[in-house]
Amino acid sequence: MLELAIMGFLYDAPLHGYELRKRITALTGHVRPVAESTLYPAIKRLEQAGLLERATEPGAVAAPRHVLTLTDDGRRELHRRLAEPVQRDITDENRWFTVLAFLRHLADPGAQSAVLRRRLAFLETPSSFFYDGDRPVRAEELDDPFRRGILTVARATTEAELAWLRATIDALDDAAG
Amino acid sequence: MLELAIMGFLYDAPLHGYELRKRITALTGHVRPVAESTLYPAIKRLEQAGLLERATEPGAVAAPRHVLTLTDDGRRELHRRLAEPVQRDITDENRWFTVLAFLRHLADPGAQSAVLRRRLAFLETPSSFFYDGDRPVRAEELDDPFRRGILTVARATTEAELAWLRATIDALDDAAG
DNA sequence: TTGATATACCTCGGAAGCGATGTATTCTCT
DNA sequence: AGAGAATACATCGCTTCCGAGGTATATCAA
Repeated sequence: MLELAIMGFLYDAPLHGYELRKRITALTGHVRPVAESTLYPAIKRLEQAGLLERATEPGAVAAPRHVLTLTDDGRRELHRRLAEPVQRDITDENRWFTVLAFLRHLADPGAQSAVLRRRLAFLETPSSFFYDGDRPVRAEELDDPFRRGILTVARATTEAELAWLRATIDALDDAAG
Repeated sequence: MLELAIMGFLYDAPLHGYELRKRITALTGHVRPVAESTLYPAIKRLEQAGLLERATEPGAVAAPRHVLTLTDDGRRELHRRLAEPVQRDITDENRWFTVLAFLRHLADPGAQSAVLRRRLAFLETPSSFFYDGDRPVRAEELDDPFRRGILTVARATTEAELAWLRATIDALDDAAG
């Protein structure tokens, strides 16, 4: 997920690590903060995999910067991860939001629509958080106010996302012809 | 998060690992599946920390079961983690839902209300996913339909949760007197 | 009788993440 | 002149998690 965000930001323009961190913090930091000790090893991993290159520049304000540029392999890898996300990127909201944040880099509306359809299929599959045996329990049946809250919030999220997904898939499919 | 779920389920009744896995899968499995190779080491960690005990029983159907029971220390630890969650348990929706799923074990309405207030404070803090410099960007301003989706869904979730939180906090504070 | 399925548990290697800590430089305020 | 904050990068040890694979028993259908 972090690697996806790094590649997604670098796709637009080369950045140095510190700036990258600020962008990632703005994107997901309030929900899931990114530690420097997570970011720098991730950059190193991507560099060793040949997905990005670093060039040292004198620091504009302080210490020297390592400006990171996505390689052609890196661009291909980003496209691959956006076009064929692993299932966890589809089901886990944090990961899914990261995919969405960069899905525009997948220029083809048909490919974008296909990714949204996977999320749609996941949300349309009946599922619950709580079961009485095999039977899913509805919010109204629960005595526990906290578990009721989980179901209430999840339902509101799902409904809003389904509406958005259906409208956006339609628009993309119109654009794809 | 996983440890919290294990302790939360065992708080009600002793269970063996396989049954525990089914319950955790029902709770969060569709969003974030739990691998056996994650569950069993977690059980071992909790056992070594003295938070649960295991007793071997002949298997009802197949291989022998290890029935897990929460110790007094385990009950205290669960209370501690529910009453004073780390900040990530408050901000990360997956973790927060796990806290909510077992918050009823914290018998005191005042303590429950205090935890909900922390989530309320987090949701009331203005934050966005996208910024133009320091200024948060609203959904309507975005050309990117995918980023617009993120903001649309996040807003619906936040509004539903705020309404539920305020109503539930009021009810708890009435109960606490 | 053979194979599939469900039950039930476990280990290993590696990936990924985090808190704590360290090292420099430059700018700004007092 | 000195302190503090911001910039900029990095390592270390630890925990958590996952995929792949392994072991064994019981049930049931072909």
